[in-house]
Amino acid sequence: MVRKNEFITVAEELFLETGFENTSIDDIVKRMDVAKGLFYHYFDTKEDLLTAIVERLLDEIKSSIELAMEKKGLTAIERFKELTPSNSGISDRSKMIVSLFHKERNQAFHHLVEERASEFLIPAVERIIRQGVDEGIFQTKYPRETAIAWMTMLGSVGKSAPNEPTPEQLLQMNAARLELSERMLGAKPGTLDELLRRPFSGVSDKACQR
Amino acid sequence: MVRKNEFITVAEELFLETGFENTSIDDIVKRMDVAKGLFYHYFDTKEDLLTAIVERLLDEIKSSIELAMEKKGLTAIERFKELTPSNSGISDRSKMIVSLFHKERNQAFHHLVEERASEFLIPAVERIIRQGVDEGIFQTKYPRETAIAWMTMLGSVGKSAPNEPTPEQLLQMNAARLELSERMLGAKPGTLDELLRRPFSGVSDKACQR
Amino acid sequence: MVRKNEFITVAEELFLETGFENTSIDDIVKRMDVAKGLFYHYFDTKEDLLTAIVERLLDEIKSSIELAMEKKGLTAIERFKELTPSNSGISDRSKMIVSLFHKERNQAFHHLVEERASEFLIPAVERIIRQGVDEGIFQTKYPRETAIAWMTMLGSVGKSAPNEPTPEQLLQMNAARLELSERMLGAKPGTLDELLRRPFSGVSDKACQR
Amino acid sequence: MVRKNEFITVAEELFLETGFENTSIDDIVKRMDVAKGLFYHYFDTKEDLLTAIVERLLDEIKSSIELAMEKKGLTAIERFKELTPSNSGISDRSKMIVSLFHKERNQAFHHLVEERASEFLIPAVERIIRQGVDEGIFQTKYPRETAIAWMTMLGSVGKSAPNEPTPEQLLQMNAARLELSERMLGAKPGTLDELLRRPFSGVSDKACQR
DNA sequence: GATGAATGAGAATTCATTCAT
DNA sequence: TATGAATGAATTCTCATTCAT
Repeated sequence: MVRKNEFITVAEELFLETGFENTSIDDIVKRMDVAKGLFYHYFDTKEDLLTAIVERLLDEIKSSIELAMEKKGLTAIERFKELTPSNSGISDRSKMIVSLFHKERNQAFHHLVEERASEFLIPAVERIIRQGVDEGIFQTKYPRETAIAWMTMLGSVGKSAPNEPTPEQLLQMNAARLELSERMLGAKPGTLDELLRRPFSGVSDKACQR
Repeated sequence: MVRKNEFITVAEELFLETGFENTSIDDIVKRMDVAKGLFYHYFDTKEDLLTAIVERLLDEIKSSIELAMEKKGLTAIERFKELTPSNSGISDRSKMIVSLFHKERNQAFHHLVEERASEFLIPAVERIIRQGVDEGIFQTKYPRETAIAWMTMLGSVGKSAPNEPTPEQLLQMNAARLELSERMLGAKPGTLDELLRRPFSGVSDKACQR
Repeated sequence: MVRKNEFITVAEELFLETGFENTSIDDIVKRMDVAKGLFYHYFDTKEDLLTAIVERLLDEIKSSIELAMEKKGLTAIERFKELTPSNSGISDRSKMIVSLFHKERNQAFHHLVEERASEFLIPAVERIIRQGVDEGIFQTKYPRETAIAWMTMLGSVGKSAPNEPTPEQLLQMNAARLELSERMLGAKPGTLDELLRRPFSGVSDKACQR
Repeated sequence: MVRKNEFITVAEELFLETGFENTSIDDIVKRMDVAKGLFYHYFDTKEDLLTAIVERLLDEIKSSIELAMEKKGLTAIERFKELTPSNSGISDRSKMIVSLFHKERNQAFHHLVEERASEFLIPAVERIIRQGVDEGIFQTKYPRETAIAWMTMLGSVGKSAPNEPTPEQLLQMNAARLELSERMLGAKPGTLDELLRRPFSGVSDKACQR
């Protein structure tokens, strides 16, 4: 089981680096320094491995989301902060899920994850938006659509800057994200200040550049 | 030249259907019913073909964008309508470029197009936003970031509905797009009504479903 | 390792028979009756195989030359005899190296071997010539040039006779080789009698005919 | 006919540069800037072209050799000088024949030429050696074998020096060639001085280096 | 659990050659 | 003479997968 997980970990790295199609079983076993046969001891096909990666990733996201959503007595803003990777117990690796949302590097992987992750993340965001509407800090008639559009926006803004953005450009980008977030969620200016001070940044900016 | 274009057309179809990596030269020549050698009469490598596809696509987009941007005396809203595929003379095929913006089905293709298309589309959108700000109908301090975030949003909202959306869901989606657009651009409610009545829809919804 | 060596052996045969360019991987695996993939299990490219052949060949030559050169107390003539394939422990296959010296059947192979073999063989011959000069049986001011010219001559003379030489022609050739050798090395007539009685003959004549 | 000859000239260049196998018909027509079809208007196959090159080359050598051999009243030494490319009317291009003798760059070409050139060159050299023996300046019992060995030696000595030989090395090489030549032909020291002062050098040294 | 030899289908690419115009 | 589109077999190389040990 520990060995199987090692395969998943290494393959995840490689798939992310090079893409699913461009990573061969040979690449994987070479990096692990084991024989090729061992791979087929644990997995039936290459596709099978992809599924396993996604499954594990989703489990992590799912449970960390559930953890954040189950906490009692949080405001919508606090709950968002709870969802934010750096605050939540979400593992470092699965932070990448958000970045994957905008990674065009590889088909199969991205496709699968995006499809499945929406099942958890988007509904959670949608629920928090509804909560915020109830609390009166957000205002929108379309929480579902806003959820997905907002998540997407957070990633896309990072693409407006060059690969090596200057500090000023980073500030500008964050300010834009803040303004756009408040507008999309229908929040009063300043409401999201604290949430987006350095919001999703470790993730979205560096990761989304490429 | 006509034959070379046929290659580009057929390959574009196949790459979009199956992805670049999953389409073999054999697939292409089989669909065209020519010998494999003919492919290499016109192209040096498979990569070369991809470049040719993108080049042709970009030419179409570029010229249709230029056409729309050069018209005199248009308001920002009118200019957006001019950019809209259904209104402009842009060919049906190159409408797909917008959808490609959010198509993660295939790396190389998407990557190339996105990178290059941004050179034309995003700056054009940014310019129109600035014009709108000058005209007083839009209001934002971040036209650049808003341009990219807005374009992205238009595509992403389509993912909130299932593959075969009901008429009600389509209406809902459009309404959400309208509200989000007005908010992002800082426009008064109703301002974009006419623009987004059925706007970009042929493109983003069907095309983005996959 | 045994299988890899089998590849080297079979490829060596085929390359010598047909030439490097005219031998396909298919030819090799067909003669070995294995799958094509196995070839690439052991070698990265066809070029890689060529290198391996040459490497193995050179190792054999090198060690057999070193063996001959390290023996103590031999006269120059004795040392030449020691170098002679038929006398030394040099494997049958690598005898061909001398013949390769004049085999123009194929570029890459010949080129590589010639270039690398000179590093060992020519210097050894040069050293022995110098020793012979010291011993007073040879006489030349140009041991280096004589070494290479002599080696070349031994091979080239074989080409003076037709493909299927009569015994008389063989005798004539050997006599010519003897006279020319003694003249080139500056040795008294008869000095090399014993050395060239049947000298290098198995190699140069048959092998050089083609 | 002029066009056909152009093909032969260009192909000869390319075959010498890159080798027969590594030169494609495409390479040839591209350098001539004509259509591929034209090639097949003049030649049946690629092999056919090779034959034509060799034929033309041999015709040139043959006639220039015949010219040199038919002259009346020359001594052996004078006749050798007549054979020497720089002295004889042999065309610049066909000088290369001598160098080809030691060019390992390409199989088929070299093979063909060597085989056929021997028919003319070696017998001519042999005849001159016999004449020299009659004149008493040479002395050998094996004119035939000496002819081929001598021609080969002249080329091989060039390989004793590095690719960019110093003037001293060139002098040394020439001195070695002189000594070896006199010994092989059984000539008194100094006899060949004039002949080999700068003998075959333009050809053998530069050309044989590679 | 673990090894790595072995398979074989299929991919991209090359190239001599044909042929209608 | 001359063009260049078209062919298709051959070639190198890749890689997921199997299997005996």
